[in-house]
Amino acid sequence: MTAAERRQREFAQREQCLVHAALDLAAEVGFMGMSMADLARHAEYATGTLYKHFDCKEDLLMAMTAVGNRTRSEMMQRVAAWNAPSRQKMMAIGYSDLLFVANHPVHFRLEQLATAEDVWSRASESRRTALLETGAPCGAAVEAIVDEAVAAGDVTLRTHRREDVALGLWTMSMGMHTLVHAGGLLEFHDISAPYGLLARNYTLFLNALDWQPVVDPLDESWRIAMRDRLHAEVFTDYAPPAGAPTLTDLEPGPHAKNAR
Amino acid sequence: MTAAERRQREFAQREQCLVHAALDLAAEVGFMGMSMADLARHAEYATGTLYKHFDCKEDLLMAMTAVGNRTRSEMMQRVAAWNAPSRQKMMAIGYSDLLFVANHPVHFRLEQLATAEDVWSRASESRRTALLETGAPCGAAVEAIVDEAVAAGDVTLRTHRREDVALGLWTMSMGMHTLVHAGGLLEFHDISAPYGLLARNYTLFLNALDWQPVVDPLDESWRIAMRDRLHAEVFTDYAPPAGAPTLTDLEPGPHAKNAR
DNA sequence: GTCAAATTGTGAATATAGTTCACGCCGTGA
DNA sequence: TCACGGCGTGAACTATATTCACAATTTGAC
Repeated sequence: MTAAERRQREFAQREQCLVHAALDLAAEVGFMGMSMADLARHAEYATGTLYKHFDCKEDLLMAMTAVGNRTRSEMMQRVAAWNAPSRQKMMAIGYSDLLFVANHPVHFRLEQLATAEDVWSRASESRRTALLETGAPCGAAVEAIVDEAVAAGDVTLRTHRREDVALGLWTMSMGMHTLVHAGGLLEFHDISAPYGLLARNYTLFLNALDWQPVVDPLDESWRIAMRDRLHAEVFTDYAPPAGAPTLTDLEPGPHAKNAR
Repeated sequence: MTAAERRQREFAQREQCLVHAALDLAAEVGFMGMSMADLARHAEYATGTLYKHFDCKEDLLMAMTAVGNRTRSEMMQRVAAWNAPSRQKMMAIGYSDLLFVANHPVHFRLEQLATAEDVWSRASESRRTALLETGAPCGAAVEAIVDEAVAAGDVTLRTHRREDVALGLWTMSMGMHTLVHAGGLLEFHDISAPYGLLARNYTLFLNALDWQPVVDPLDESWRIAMRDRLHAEVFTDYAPPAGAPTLTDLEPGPHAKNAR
């Protein structure tokens, strides 16, 4: 049954092509602005072929989102494997998330849509769990760092379990991205440099857990040093944001404010 | 020109009817599951009439979301006007948000969809700013509490501006709601009692700002006392969650996990 | 009270896009 | 070489957002 296996492999390969073609298209016109017929044409397949892979458009969205998730997971696993003090590694987790979103601006749009309950519930169970699984390594990476820190005596968990620490940081990042991406919202509330604030909040949170060494939230030099080492030793393939000297520089790029 | 004014008033009234009919429908089938024709039938108007009010379905979504936002704003304004120590008021802000989402389960779904960049960018500028404006009082209420605390000497802002404090709490809540509402995600990551964790994180954050009185995050009795006073004096019209003794009780209700 | 003009509501028609399916092509194994 | 079976196809189907020409209704003047 070698032939059948080959067919199966080719089928999986084609799915990758389709998903990447979809990502290309979505980068231009957004997921909602992209039709299945458009995608079929773009990928040079028939519309019916799409439905051999994805039961519905929402299933396609899950698959598209999974691609970005895998990249993010890979980045965080690199951070977890980094040889550095636990506190630096933990901050690097937050930084890597920012770096990821900055370098893959399309992904967050998709993720946001995918996790919106109304959309999420329209996707098939299997696609949803597949997506969840791509995110699991992120959690695992963070939890590994927590364990390491506990073992090293850098922190003693009183109020939080390992998962709770990961989730605490996750909510801050997720919430901030959400608000940043609602174009005009931050300007309306007179907020600038949201990601600089996020960095300070990460610091505050870790300080509150009494994670050693405690860092002054206003001391940007600590974060700059961490970032530079990180780019030198881990993210050599990602250019550090040019010019600006602080974490604050990873600010949101221009995004659709007046579309329509 | 009295007649014209009356027409205008009636027009605005009808818009309210339409929006509320839409909210009714969305509560049953979700926003994506609801068609404009469905809504027209449900509201007993012609489909064309809907488009006299809303340029597109996304504009309708903004209007629907605004309704919930106004309720939330009103709740937070009540908290701001509450006669209590600043730290209790600040925790009450977080609690009121939970209470709001628990009592208006439809709203968060809509809000999530509305603020998703892909949807947000499809709505008209005017509807978007109208929506932003309904959220402004929330920010104002929080900032008023911060100012009051500074004036009372309960906190000294070193690292954060007033807006930053509000935003910090906002991101935590927003992020947590988002993750809670992606059905299956928390179970997958082995998290239970997410809102209990949120309460602890609020406490940690305020402690990190050195907001007096500093509270032990594990001390639930403090939060229970706050909650009971709040229900007795401010949210007399909202039943306190029955049974369970902690903030943890405001856990997510059952939501669509296996829809389709 | 009546009438012409203007404004507003209507729902059938249009356009678009997600989804399905009967058909025919092509690789497969004999 | 050929019959078979699975797979890709794209035209057809269905659903739904959006528009528009027309009908109904209101308006303000005579």
